[in-house]
Amino acid sequence: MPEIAEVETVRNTLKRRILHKKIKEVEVYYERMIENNINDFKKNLIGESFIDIKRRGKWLIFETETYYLLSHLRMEGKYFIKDREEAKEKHEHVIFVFDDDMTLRYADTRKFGRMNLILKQDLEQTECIQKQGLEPGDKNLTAEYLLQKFKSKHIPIKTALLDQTIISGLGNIYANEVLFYAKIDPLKPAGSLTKDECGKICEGAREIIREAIQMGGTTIRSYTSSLGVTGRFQQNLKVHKRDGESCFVCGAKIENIKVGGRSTYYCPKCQK
DNA sequence: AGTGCGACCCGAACGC
DNA sequence: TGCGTTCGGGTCGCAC
Repeated sequence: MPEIAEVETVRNTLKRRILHKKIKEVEVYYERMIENNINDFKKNLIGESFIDIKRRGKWLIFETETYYLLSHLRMEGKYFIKDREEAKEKHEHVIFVFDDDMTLRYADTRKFGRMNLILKQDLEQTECIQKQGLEPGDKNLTAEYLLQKFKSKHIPIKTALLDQTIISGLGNIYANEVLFYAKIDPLKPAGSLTKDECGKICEGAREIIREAIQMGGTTIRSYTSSLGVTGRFQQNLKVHKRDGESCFVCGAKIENIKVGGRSTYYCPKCQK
């Protein structure tokens, strides 16, 4: 499922393929995916071209002359580039047709992804963008920042790491990995973390995301006709989905528990 | 205000 | 090529 590194990889790859092509048609097969009025959405995009693709947290931001198209892949969203001739597949919900008859297709089995077309000047007031916290690579993401954000929070640190208003872009996988890196018990209340622990979280988020983006970049090159994103960072996972296996550091059995309803993997010996 | 939980989805995994 | 049930996962909205 797309996490920040995969979103970043999709961004980089799409940038090389779809910029400056004029949109001549927009097909929407699942209307609830679009936050806007469907007719406005289509009408406003037709005639525009994507001139850049940015990212904020897990949001992809397609820029045109007048608008930003915000796109969130949630768990299973994928973009494909195909010839117009190719038949529509079951889970392709939005298709952008360019004037060279290539298409950009958004596919999403779970239909959880969302798109929102906004005027460029409204970006900073748009709620989903406005409330994003600091990016893992932001130099302002410091132990002091986290200490301040976690202060008075009684929720488990694992849950706090999934809060996009604190650090933006971390999903379940990276939250698990970052806590293993920082050697922190996922159930520890966020407000009880020391400054050192917060520092470790900053460091872990920065390093793990940097590495994952690199691996995502490696994976995408193996795709020729499509941009389906699977990501190869799985190879680097230390705890996620490794329950019952041995910890690479101490050999103890990795455990799987539910924290805030989410699958949480950790080493009970390393993360105390 | 902070926190917890159901809803949104549907394919995969599971139970019998 | 068995079928019904459960689960997962990011985010929002609502209840407490």
